[in-house]
Amino acid sequence: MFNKTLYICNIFYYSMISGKFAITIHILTLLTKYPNDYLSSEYIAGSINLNAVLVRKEIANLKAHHIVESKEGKNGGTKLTVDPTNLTLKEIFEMTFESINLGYAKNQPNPDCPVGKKINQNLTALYADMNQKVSLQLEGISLEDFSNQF
Amino acid sequence: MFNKTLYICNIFYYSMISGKFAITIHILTLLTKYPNDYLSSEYIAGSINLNAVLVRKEIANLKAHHIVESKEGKNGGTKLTVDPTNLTLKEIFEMTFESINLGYAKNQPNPDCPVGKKINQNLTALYADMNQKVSLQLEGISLEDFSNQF
DNA sequence: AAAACTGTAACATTTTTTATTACTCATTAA
DNA sequence: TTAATGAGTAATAAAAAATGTTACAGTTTT
Repeated sequence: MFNKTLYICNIFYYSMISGKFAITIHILTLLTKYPNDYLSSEYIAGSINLNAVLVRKEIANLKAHHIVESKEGKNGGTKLTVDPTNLTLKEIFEMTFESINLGYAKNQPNPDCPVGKKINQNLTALYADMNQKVSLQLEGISLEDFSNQF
Repeated sequence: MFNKTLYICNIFYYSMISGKFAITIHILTLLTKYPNDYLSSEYIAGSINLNAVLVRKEIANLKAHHIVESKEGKNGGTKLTVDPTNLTLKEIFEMTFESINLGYAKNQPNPDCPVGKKINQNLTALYADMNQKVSLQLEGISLEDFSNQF
């Protein structure tokens, strides 16, 4: 079904986080600022003002993409495994967002109507162009660039 | 509060529609295809496969922007008041979407953290650039262009 | 006057997102 | 060698957002 989000990228069984990109970039900015420390999910959560479990969930996603590593146990936490100069916002976008779009109507449109039959296909094409434009922009900004603004 | 949606554009008191853009463009495409008829909300709803009340709600928004007019009573309905050659997707986007963005974390971030203090400001700047790119794209497509794809 | 519309309020339901609690296992340091 | 701290994740609860339904007053046409 065209409008059903599947949450394929998630390690856990339950839902995605809608502020995923914002949260992830917040985490990564903190890790970039303190490259020599393992930051705990509790500490990170305190900066975002978010439940630590949700932070760990986003970190799990970053780990799956080999962007960070974690150390369990006392004094454990998470740190970057990549050079923030080489990681672009486009890659972060792709790890946290299916695609930019302006939405679809919830229900399957009427296939017997010439407009209903093709509306989603035409919207998808439009949104694909949008993604290309946005990707080009995000490709030009590294995590380092973003972090330097703070 | 930075993350509270206010629904300022809405005529009705209650919530916005998330598929607003898709629904609105569907409505407008139908009206463009049948420029001489007053289409009823029930008919339009049948193509979108959506409740007619929600269609009327989006039509109310279009009326507020003087894009369509409605006729009450028997054989009533809605038709375009503008030339679809002169209406761009950018204008439709602006009538139905606050802005393109990749989201914000739900809660106010920690103002005592250098990252928390500035994260939303920096995200907002990033998203503003995204909007500019997307607007440029949408500005180049008229409702007529879009409708001709069907 | 009946039928077919719009307009909108009130409320219900469903879906999505976020938060909480709880527990296992790993690691460190006293 | 144990207490403290932290990751990992399941299960569930709560909150928020989006969509759907019903109802009814008012309008216009036939």
